[in-house]
Amino acid sequence: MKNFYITTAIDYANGSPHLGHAYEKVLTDVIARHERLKGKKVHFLTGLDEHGQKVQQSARKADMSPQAFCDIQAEKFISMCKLLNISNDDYIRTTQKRHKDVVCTLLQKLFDAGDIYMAEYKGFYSTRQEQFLQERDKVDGKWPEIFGEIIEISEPNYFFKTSKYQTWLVDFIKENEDFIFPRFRAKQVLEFLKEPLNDLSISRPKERLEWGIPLPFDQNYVTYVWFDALVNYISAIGYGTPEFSQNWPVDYHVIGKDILVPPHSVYWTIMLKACGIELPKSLLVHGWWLSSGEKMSKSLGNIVNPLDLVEQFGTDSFRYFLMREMNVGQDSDFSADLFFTRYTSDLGNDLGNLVSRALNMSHRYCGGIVKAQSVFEEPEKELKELFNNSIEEIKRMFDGMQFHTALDKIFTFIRGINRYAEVRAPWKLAKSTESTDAQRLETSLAYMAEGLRLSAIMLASVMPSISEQILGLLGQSRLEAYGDSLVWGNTLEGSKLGEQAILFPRPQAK
RNA sequence: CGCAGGAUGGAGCAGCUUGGUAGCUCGUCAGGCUCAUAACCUGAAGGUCGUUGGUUCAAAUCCAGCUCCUGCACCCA
Repeated sequence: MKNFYITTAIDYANGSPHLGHAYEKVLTDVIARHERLKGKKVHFLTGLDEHGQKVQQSARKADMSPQAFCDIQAEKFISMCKLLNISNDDYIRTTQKRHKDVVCTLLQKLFDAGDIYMAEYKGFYSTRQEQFLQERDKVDGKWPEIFGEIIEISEPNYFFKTSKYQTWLVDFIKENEDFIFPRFRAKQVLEFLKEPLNDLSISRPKERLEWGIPLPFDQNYVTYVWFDALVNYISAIGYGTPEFSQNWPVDYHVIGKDILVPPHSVYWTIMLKACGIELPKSLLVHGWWLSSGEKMSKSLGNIVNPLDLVEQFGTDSFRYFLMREMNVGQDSDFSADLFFTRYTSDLGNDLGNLVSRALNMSHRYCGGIVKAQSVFEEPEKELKELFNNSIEEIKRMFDGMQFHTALDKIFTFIRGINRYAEVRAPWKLAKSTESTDAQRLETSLAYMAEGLRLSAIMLASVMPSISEQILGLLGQSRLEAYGDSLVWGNTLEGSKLGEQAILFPRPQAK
């Protein structure tokens, strides 16, 4: 059976990891983990885009070779993945041989098929910035000072016949409504495609850009940006080998809204089509984190460093916040206050405190052992029904990328357990001498434990470590796939509970 | 100009596809509880769902106009 294959966009080596990178990784990781828990075999790819002018420049500035520079950058991005507990199965770097080989294969294939041709590329070139300028770069009708000397040059370059596939692409997007998620994004693509498509310039002369993959049919040029970066999705899984079909077609390319049009929706789809490769099943397009309504960007300098929050509050708390707060596809505001509220209120007060009180009472009243669920009265019925009535919907929400509402629903259940504890009041039952109350006491603690077990499993894709920790405290050795484990039962009967634990410590009040 | 997204009690959001008593979290106020991370539970106050008009027995939800916010150069998820 084919694997569930999911990718993030690869990060550009000329930059440092920030919230945006972190979010995309976490989002993709949650989906990957969710699918694994559903029992699927998953292949999760992320990586680094290492070629290009910016990298070449940065490396020169730092007085090192581009490759050495990339190695340092790769280290940074990979350690962010580790910090965030990202479960990727592979990490591709575009300087790897396996990638370059596939890029060359595709280029040669399209060249042979006549889809790549040479033509004059005319434009204004800034020698200082080492880039072509556009009319829109002008300020008050003039090129700004920062570009230095501007010369008009005309040079031959290679082009890819994207225009040839425009009609096909429009039809394809119209016919495949699920190709782009959320759907409204497809409208933007179609809007873009109303204008005639220019053929894509895919090369740069080597004397200007040496840090790239040489064209197989003309060593004087290297390939430019998209023909390099996008190909990672197939080079990483062995395009051209028998293993390729184990993963391809990809189930989700998770990308930011900035690189939907035109790179993924237009260039990538056309490249695949032209090469006779099956198309991705879906592009999952997420929005941006804003800081009080403003985009977070390097130029604005308002980037929140995810590492800081992770260090202080833990990886899972951070992951929870990202998934709880962002409606996938929309933009969301980020603020430390918001984070703090979620952490304290949802995680600390509702969940953490519940674990703590449940364990404490179990030790105090039941010797730290989960007893039988021997009583079934109104409170038990209510709690069990709360679970049974929401579990299917929660699963559906996860499948439909509605993580924020799914988490809301899960925490409604967790609050339901707190309410149950209040109604049953085990601390009162413990004082009673009636034998039915003794049974109620045992049952109530068993119910709380069972509720927590189910909560932990439901939260597993978002908070893998916390989930495991809770299950451990409940005497479960490890996390099982959803299957039968996500059903109200009494699998915990006889389990020995762990010592009381503070899962989400309150930060010291200043 | 055009395109896209957004506008729902003090704050942040869900609901809008498939019209039918407006929901959640935080905050505020009052009460309860004492097992627990000054946590938990209950109740209350607070919204003419941006605006105008239309369709309908009925509209936050469908349709049209308008207003305001955000994005649509490079960088960037």
